[in-house]
Amino acid sequence: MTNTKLERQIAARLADGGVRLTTARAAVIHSLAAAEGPRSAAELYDDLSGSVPLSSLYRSLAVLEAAGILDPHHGTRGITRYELAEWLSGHHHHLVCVACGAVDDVRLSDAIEAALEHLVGEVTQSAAFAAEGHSLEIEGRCRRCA
Amino acid sequence: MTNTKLERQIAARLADGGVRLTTARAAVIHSLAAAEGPRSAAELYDDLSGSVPLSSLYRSLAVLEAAGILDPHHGTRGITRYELAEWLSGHHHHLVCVACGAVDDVRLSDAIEAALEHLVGEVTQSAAFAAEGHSLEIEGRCRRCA
DNA sequence: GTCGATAATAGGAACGATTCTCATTTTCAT
DNA sequence: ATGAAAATGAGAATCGTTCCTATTATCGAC
Ligand SMILES: [Mn+2]
Ligand SMILES: [Mn+2]
Ligand SMILES: [Zn+2]
Ligand SMILES: [Zn+2]
Repeated sequence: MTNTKLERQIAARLADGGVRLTTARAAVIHSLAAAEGPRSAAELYDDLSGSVPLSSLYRSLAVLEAAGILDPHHGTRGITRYELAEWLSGHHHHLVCVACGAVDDVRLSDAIEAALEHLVGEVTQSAAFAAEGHSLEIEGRCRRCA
Repeated sequence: MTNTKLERQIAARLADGGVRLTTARAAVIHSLAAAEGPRSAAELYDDLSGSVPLSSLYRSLAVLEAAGILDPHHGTRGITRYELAEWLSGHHHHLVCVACGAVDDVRLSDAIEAALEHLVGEVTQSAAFAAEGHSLEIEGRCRRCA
C-alpha cells in the first residue's frame, strides 16, 4: 500500500467530488505521472497495452479533467494530450517539435518565470481580459528531428 | 485593380511556388486579413456565406498553409483556426477565452516582446532544442464571458 | 455479509472535423 | 484556339472523440 504524496493529493481531490479512484483511472494517472510530456488517448492506450478500452480511457480522461486532476493540451492534428494539472505537477511550459509534434516539459527558473508573469500582467492591464493563466510554447526541433 | 502591399507580398510568394491565386483563395485571405483573430474553416465558411464549398475551403487552407501564407492554430475541441502568417501580419500573441474558446490577437510592446525573446533564449540554451519561434497564450475570460 | 442504490465499464454506434477521390472545369502558356 | 497542368465540387471515407445502453462493480445502510 504505497501512498506517495501525489497519490494522497489525488485521492483527496477525487473523494471531494465523490469520484471513485478505480484501477483504470489509477493506471492513467500513473502513466501520466511517469511521462515526460503530455500524452494523447492513443498514446496512453499503448502505454497501458490496451488493458483499458478506448471508450473507457476517454471517459476516464474526461472525468479526471472535470475533477481538476488533468489538464488538456491541444496540439497538432486535432490531437488532445493530457498531463497532470499544474497544482499536482508544478507550473511549467512546453517545447513543441514542429517536425514530429512531440511535446516536452520545460520548467523555467524562478527568476525567468517571475519575469514572464510580470510581462503577462503588463499585457492584460490594457486589454479588457481577465487573465487566469498563461502558457509559453517554444517551437523548434527536438533532438531526433534536429 | 487595388494592389495593397499585403496583396503584392502574397501574390509574389504564391507565384514563387507556382500556386495560383484563385478567387476562392483570395476570398479566404481577405476574410483572414479582416479578422481580429484566427478563424476556423466553419467560421470562414460562414464569413463567405457558403460561396466556397467546404471541401474547397479546406483545400485552400491547406494550400495556403503549405505556401507559407497562413499559420494554423490548434485550439479547443480539435478545431484548427488559421491566420495570416507572421511575416505578413506581424508577430503577435493570443488571448484565449477559457469559456467560449474565442481567440483574440494581442501585440506586445517592443520592450515586452524583447524581454520575452530574451527569456526564450535563456531557456533553450540549456535544453537540447533548436528554438525557431515561440507563442505566448494568455488564458482567461473575454469581455462577453467575464 | 446482504441488498439496493449509484457509479463505472465495455463495446459499438454515432458524430463532427478534416481529408480523399475523381470526374469536370478552369487557367495558363503556347 | 489548344493542350497540359491546376483547381474545383460533391460526396465518400477517415479519424479522433463522444454517446448510448446493457452489464458489472462499488459503497453505505442494514
Ligand atoms: Mn507539460
Ligand atoms: Mn493571431
Ligand atoms: Zn521532433
Ligand atoms: Zn469568451
